[in-house]
Amino acid sequence: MFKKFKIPDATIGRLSLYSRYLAEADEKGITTVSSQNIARATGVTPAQVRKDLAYFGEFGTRGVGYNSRELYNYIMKILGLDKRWSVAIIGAGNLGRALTQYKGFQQRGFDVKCIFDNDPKKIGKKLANVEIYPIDSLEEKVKELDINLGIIAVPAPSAQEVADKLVGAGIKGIINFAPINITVDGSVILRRVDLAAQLEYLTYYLEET
Amino acid sequence: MFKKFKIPDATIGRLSLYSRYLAEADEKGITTVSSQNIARATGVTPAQVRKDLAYFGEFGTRGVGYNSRELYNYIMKILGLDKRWSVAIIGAGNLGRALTQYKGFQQRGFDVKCIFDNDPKKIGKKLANVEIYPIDSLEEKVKELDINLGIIAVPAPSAQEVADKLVGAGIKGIINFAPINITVDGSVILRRVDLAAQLEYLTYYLEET
DNA sequence: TAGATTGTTAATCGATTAACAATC
DNA sequence: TAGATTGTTAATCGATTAACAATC
Repeated sequence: MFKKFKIPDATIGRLSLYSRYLAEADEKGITTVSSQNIARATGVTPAQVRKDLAYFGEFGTRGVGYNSRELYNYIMKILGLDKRWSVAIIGAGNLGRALTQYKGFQQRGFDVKCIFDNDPKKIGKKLANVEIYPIDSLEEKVKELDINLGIIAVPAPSAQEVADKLVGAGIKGIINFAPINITVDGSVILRRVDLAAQLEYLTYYLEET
Repeated sequence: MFKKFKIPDATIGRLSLYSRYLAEADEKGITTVSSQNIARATGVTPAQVRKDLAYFGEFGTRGVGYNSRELYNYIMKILGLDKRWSVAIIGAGNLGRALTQYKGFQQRGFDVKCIFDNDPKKIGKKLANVEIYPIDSLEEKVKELDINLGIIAVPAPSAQEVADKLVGAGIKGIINFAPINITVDGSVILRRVDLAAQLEYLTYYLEET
């Protein structure tokens, strides 16, 4: 796709928000939106909206605005969401189970195809119609089911090992929910989501009271 | 506490990571660590580590490094984690249930004290020993249980309404898991965590292949 | 045409990195 | 003392905001 130069990470996150607003607008029958409309709905500035979009092309009409549906389709294509993706979740604990059942993934084109865990009591069982396999079978299953993305939901001490297995199996994108820094080959996209750290951000600001 | 000027948001997130490494080091009996040790373990640069710490004071000894336990304690205090916090989760769906049971919160000092939902079938039941109350009783229960933080885990269309209720009940810190922009009074700290957007960040980079 | 709104350039702001004096 | 490592300042890099010409 048309990625001009280096795009700020934050831009990608905002595109995701824009797309949700555009879907909503389109559903409501609003065919044209301005950068100001988008900005107000998503909590950014109109200049920011235009700048973010400008990284990828010219999608609007001066003096008029953007066609909701058209811009939605463009953004979804930019984000790679014009097709569905297959996801493996590693770790069938509370978090892994919740992510498997989370409706928000399906809605955006992500299908959780398999779960991996080491607990013999869990293996063979199903969660929301998704089977739990032993971690040993990861490489095999990932290839068999043509998995694109991996979500690490195991405790911190096992996270690096699991990441290595995912990379070994050829997975190119990983989300790590374990609160630890892990490293992967440079060709693999890695993102860490630290849920407790999010709460700590709040307490940092509240702490002085 | 000693917050000199405006601290970058990213610094707060890194402090969280540093603290986990320091706890680990201290447990292993490593009494002294350098900015380089911390940096390597957490995936940042040594200069960044020193800069982050310098916002809050002088915690090290030139030529020597930092005392692991001491620095750990300082950082935990900076993050407001020298005391425990009471959390309410709104929405007893998959995500709300998982967050209630998530061990990572307890470990860092967050106690989920109550859950709120509108589904009569769920009200009165317990999840991991935490009772589910009707959303109507939010204000009352928040005050009764002295809740500090709220986690919004309801669908996007209800998120703003729930946020208003939380603010009305006097809650000062909110995490919003709904994939929508919500607004709150300026005195309330708000943070959005968009799980699907995290996956979209991966697909954005993988999409060109 | 007049009003509206984009796309883009320049100015500003903020965060990271590099370098080094201070000092153990 | 010599080697190591901090704390801090200056330089660099990157992202956001403001302004405005282009144009519907």
